[in-house]
Amino acid sequence: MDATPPRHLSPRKSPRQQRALVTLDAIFESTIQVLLADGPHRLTTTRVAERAGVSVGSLYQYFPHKQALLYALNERYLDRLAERIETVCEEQQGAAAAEMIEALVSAYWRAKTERREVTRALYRSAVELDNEALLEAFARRVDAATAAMLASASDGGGSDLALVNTTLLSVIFGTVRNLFERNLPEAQEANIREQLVILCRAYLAARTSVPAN
Amino acid sequence: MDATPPRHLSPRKSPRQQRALVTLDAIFESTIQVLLADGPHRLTTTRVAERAGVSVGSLYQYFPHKQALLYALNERYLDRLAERIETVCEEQQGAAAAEMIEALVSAYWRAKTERREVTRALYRSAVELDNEALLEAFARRVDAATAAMLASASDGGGSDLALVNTTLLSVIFGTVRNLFERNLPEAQEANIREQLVILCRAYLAARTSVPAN
Amino acid sequence: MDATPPRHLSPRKSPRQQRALVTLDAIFESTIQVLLADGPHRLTTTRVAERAGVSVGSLYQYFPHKQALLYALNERYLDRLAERIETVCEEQQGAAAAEMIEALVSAYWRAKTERREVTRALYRSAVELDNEALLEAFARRVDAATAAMLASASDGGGSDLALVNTTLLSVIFGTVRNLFERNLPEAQEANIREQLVILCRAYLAARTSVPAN
Amino acid sequence: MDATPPRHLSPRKSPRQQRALVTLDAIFESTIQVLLADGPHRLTTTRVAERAGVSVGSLYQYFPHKQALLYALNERYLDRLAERIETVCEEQQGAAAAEMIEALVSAYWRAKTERREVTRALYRSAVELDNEALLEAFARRVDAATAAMLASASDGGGSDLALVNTTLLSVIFGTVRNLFERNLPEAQEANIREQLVILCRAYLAARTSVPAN
DNA sequence: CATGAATGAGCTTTCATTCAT
DNA sequence: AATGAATGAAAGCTCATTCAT
Repeated sequence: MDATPPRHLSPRKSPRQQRALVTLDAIFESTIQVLLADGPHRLTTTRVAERAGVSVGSLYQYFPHKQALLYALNERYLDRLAERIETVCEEQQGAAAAEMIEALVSAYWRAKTERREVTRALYRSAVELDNEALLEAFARRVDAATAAMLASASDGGGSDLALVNTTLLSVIFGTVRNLFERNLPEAQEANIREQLVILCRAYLAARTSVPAN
Repeated sequence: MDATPPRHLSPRKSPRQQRALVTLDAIFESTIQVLLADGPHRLTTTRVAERAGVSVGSLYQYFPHKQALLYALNERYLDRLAERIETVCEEQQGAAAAEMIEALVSAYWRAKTERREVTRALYRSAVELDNEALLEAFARRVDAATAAMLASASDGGGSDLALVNTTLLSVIFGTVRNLFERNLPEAQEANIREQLVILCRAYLAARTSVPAN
Repeated sequence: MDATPPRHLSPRKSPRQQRALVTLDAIFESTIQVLLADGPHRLTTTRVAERAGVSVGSLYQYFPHKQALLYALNERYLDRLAERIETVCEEQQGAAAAEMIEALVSAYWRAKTERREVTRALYRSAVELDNEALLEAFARRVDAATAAMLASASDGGGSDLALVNTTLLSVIFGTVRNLFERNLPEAQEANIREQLVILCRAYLAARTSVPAN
Repeated sequence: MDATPPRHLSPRKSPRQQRALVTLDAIFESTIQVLLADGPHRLTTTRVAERAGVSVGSLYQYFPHKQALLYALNERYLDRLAERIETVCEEQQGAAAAEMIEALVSAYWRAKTERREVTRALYRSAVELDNEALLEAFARRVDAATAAMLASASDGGGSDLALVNTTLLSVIFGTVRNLFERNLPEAQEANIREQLVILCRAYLAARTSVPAN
């Protein structure tokens, strides 16, 4: 994330050597694995280190404490997620708004469901964390990307684009999370995902045709 | 909730004496207070008991373990929330769909924001918990209520009402949660809340005018 | 037992009424049941009371504390055991020594194995207890009974009857306990029991024929 | 013992560093001390650690739980005991049976009475434990050693040596335990110990002269 | 530097016992 | 007398973190 993390949550050292980078990756992956296998309250630094194939001591070379590890993990995850969304947004420059919506929902959904359990694990890991700042930075970054995309829509954007854009993001992100929390049969889930696109399009259409709200 | 809780999460005994009822209420309220003041990972049974003005032992008379306490708290909360929604749904019987939406969003929003911090606390407490069953029961109950309401709409409901209904709920609940996670300025939050209504109405309208989807 | 129990271990009141006697019996039986079902470290006063169909409060009417309950239980058990041995000893007055041995081992064995699990439970319950005095009183009582029996043997007793008698008791009681601790196949257990009789007889015979040791 | 302990009772890790070995030894010795000083139901992990001069945490580095500690302690004790008996048995190869008996009883008695209170403590600790398997392994090991010894007796062994052997062990072990449970005056105890040898010899003699049982 | 043994505060849970009703 | 809710000391055990090796 571009949000500079609060001082006390920063990783201890930025790894400059190759070996360090590999270790760091191993730690992150191990964290996710432990989260998946043991749940968030069984997530211990010892277990993470063990699974990563390093000693606890080493783990503490990279992160001053557990919170910093989780923070960094979330940061990394959100960073990649934001990147993917930005890419889609750039690809959709100048397309029709309806297609943009489909592309956006599609990309977000895919990113979240590719490794469903990982997503779930990260949702959960976040609770132990004061990650509001992280989420806010993510939101702003995505907001900017989608706003630029929508502004370039071939069929215009209507008035108050900023509000519409932010609303759409809240709706999409919120709905997807809601679907994650219920364990609906796959078919029904797919149906709702489809409806989500219809719904966003209907909203956009309504806003475009009645610019004055 | 009407979903009987899993065996291991059931409360230990239902209080029959007056003082027991008082104790139980004190424990629930105290749990919320501790959740608010100290956050979910500082929530200890000792602290809860202390703040409730009872001994730990008493807490364990009513709940076999910490999880059961949190489970019961969520159950209670969701129960009351469902009740409120059901009431609104009954009041709106026969109204216009657009008004129904406004009433529904309004009621849900009010319920969640009356005691913002409590809501936030409960969202967080839920993570330590296997409350999928609880949420599912809640969802089904609300689903039934809103489905009945929408079916009675004076301006008809279009086809595939069940899917539309479930989608609306996921969107509304999800969006509200998303707003809770970001800490937007109040004005912006209010704006988005308003857009949410517009969006749902647009969706409904789109679905009604194109019955065959 | 005739050993007056240490002051602090005495039951609180000697029940004079019929009802009280029934309750007391229920408590004792319940104690054994809990011991069997849950093991000695799951034996709680609450559980005992519950299973006996009385309230904890009532249990404490009869016993000033848990130890007293266990003490009384062991006392009762040893009392009955001693009684049975005494009966056998009286019946064997004047018989041949070899038959006495058989009768003694037989009676003791039967008493212990009639309700194997109960025996085991009581062996275990004793550990929480300072029951040396109880055991000593039991030993003395049995010692007296068997000594009198052996003295009346039709084929004489040899010299140093007291020592021989005490030795026999230690050997018999000890061996039986040992068999209880190992879980030998029944057939083998029966064989050893049989050998025990042979062994005691051989000892007696040796002592009788070589009076001066 | 050579019987691999049940999974849940295995020690957590075998110490590889020197200081770890010291810690482990301190814990074992401390356990015995606490057992002696406070009795088995005052034996707490905290107390053991404290007396060993280490933290509770350290104790739990080596043992997954209290039971495992007690199990390991008993295992160690029985292991050493078995070793001593095996040594004696080897030394007695080819001797006269009567001397074997004396040597066996003597060795066992010495091992048990060298540190009487420790023996008593271990007898008691065992009750909180599911150590049947341990005892069985010990019994089998000793059984093999004494059987081999007896088979080599210069004066022959009679028929059914296996049964005779097992019987002797049950009698010796059981009787010694019984003596431990009563608190007889030392002189009397010594006398009975002596009788025990006589008794075992008489049994052996009887069995040898009547080979067909 | 990496290691992993050691730490100990702090958590959850139990249970003998009391005492207001 | 009988009840059982309440008590709270004390137990077993965990885990983030440190630091001697």
